Amino acid sequence: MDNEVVTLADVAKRANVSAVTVSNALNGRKGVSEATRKRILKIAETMGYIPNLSARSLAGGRTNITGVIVPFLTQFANEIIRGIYETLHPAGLDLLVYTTSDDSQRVRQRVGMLAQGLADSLIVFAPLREDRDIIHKQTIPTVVIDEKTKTQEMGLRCPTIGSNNIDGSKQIIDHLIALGHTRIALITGSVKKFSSLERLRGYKHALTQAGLPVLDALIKHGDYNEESGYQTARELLQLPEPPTAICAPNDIAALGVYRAAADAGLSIPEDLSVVGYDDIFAAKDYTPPLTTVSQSPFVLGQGAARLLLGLMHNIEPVHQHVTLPVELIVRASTSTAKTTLTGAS
Amino acid sequence: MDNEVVTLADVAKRANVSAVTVSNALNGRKGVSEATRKRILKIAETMGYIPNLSARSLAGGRTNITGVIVPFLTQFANEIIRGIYETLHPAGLDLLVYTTSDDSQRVRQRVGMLAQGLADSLIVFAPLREDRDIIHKQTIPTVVIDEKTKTQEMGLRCPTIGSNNIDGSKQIIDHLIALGHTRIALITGSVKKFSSLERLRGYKHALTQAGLPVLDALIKHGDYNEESGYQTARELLQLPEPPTAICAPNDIAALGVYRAAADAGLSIPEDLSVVGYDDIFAAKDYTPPLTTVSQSPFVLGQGAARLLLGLMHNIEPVHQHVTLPVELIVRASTSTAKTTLTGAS
DNA sequence: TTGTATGCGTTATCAT
DNA sequence: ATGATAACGCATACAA
Repeated sequence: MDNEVVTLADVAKRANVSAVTVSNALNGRKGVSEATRKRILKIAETMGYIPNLSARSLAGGRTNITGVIVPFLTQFANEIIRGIYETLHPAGLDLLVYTTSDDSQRVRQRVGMLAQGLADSLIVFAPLREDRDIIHKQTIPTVVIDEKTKTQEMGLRCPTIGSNNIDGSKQIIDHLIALGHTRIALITGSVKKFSSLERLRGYKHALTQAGLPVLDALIKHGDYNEESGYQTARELLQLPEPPTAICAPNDIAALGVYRAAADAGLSIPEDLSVVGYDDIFAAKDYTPPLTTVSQSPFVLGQGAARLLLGLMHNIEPVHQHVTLPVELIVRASTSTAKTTLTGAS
Repeated sequence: MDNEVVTLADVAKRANVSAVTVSNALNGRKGVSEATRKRILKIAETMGYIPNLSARSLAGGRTNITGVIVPFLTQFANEIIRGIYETLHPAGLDLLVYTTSDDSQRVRQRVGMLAQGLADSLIVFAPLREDRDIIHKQTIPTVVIDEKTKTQEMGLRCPTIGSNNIDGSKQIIDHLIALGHTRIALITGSVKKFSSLERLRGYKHALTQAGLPVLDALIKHGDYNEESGYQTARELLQLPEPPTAICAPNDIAALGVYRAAADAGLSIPEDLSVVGYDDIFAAKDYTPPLTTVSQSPFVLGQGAARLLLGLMHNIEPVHQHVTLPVELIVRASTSTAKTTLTGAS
């Protein structure tokens, strides 16, 4: 039957040569006469030979697989992957996508698995800070997305790419300040992430620069989902002196803030301004449409892939870190601050 | 250094047992006393052992990887993948996503690669008709998305899942007929795809049922991109008796139809009604917003994954084919047909 | 230019 | 309950 798997040896036997010669011929290595190469190619073709990736990998060969590690398959991550794919695919590289759920142990496991031969290059998105070591220790070409590192520090050596979180955060705060807000709350993302720290930095910087105090009570650590946005916003709105504006860690969490505001009988943006992050597709369809920061995940992915190709081809020194610009998208969820504000009952 | 890769043998030596025992212990196979198992687990943990997937695969073990084959990483495909992922991930399965560009040879190649051990199950999306044979011949659990097959036919044995293309197409035509259209053009997708044939069938059926003639001149074979939509629509609009409505194979191609209409000085929907397919995020933001058929790719992915899990667990006979319902979304790109219509100059 | 021998890390088979 | 041995299919190093 035709369910038989054809191996190098099979082709070799049929061609009256050794398996090595077949391997060399098929992989375009030198040491094979043009005549035999063509003959072998044809035979392999007709026999339906397909290389066994596992075997090739185990024997130390290339798999042409790029491992992609992402915490969650969100829409944002999907766009990044598309960007990576569009760039890597023409180069003949396939993607092996692993998700890790912000679980350090899982990250280490997956990175290890991939690096043991299954993949011969790696792109990691939004790693936890604690996973820096393992990632930057890889010997296969590796690029990290979203992390901004000082070269040489801690022996970090993978190129990194990210969008300008500090500036994104700063633009948000500047915008709110311009609208007259002085009590601006920030819900951070996971404190284990670089992006969260950077945005916090931008927040503080913008406030300080405007001569406004940085109030610890207005800084809450949250997460990237709706529920977290809701809970955190609730707490903020119950403060004796609640904020007049709340910045969520992403657009999903901003939805939770919307809900908390509704619960408290506050309308957006009259009583409370809300800002998100990412500018996901749905953000413009929120009620009211969400003011947010747009960072293009597709471009991020493309950039990462280009860095990787540079690494793999060992071209001249690759940029150690690329920062992409972000853009503040002002919509209807922010407006001038009320001059007088009484706490939610 | 810690860059050393730890293998089964390393763990075995450290634990004073054989590699086999370590393997058995780690994989929860029986034949290991509880005491030694715990001891081995701890040692493997501290040594940072990570199994080598390639080796495992080569030796005939499970990889817990589900191969996903999709022609292109479109937004639609991404949503399918998310659906698959959300269902398979809790089951401990990871995804290896391969794209194949509607290239039959590539499909065969990738399917073969995966089935040779790298993956131990398979989900194929929107295969070409000519690739039926290879796909349905797989010995590992395999599910096909978008193809509706008669069981037993041609020895097809993989469960399949798809949305109701015939009905989707029929709903479109019925809608247009109700608006008074009689000259309704259809741009089909690739004739190599099952979905195209099914939609064509729905189109013909709806027309016939309404007592309208099926005109070959109004049926054009196209592709899924904007340019194809543009070119095909151009041809249609240059007919001596042009259609009053055009159905595109998807929402992207519909954009091309919009452009062709603009070129011809026709406004939508006054002079020409246009219908898309898929209801991608952007469709509601087209000018005018696009009437289209919504099929949930996420649900499609979920369904496929569930079928797969059923296969893998060898539970009772799995449904051979699942058909998901579709929904016509009426927006502003369709309206009543003009009673008199003169060809575009 | 071609072939032989060896090993990659794991699992299955068959012992003990 | 545990271990020795032989595969799996390929690539590398070295020999002819």
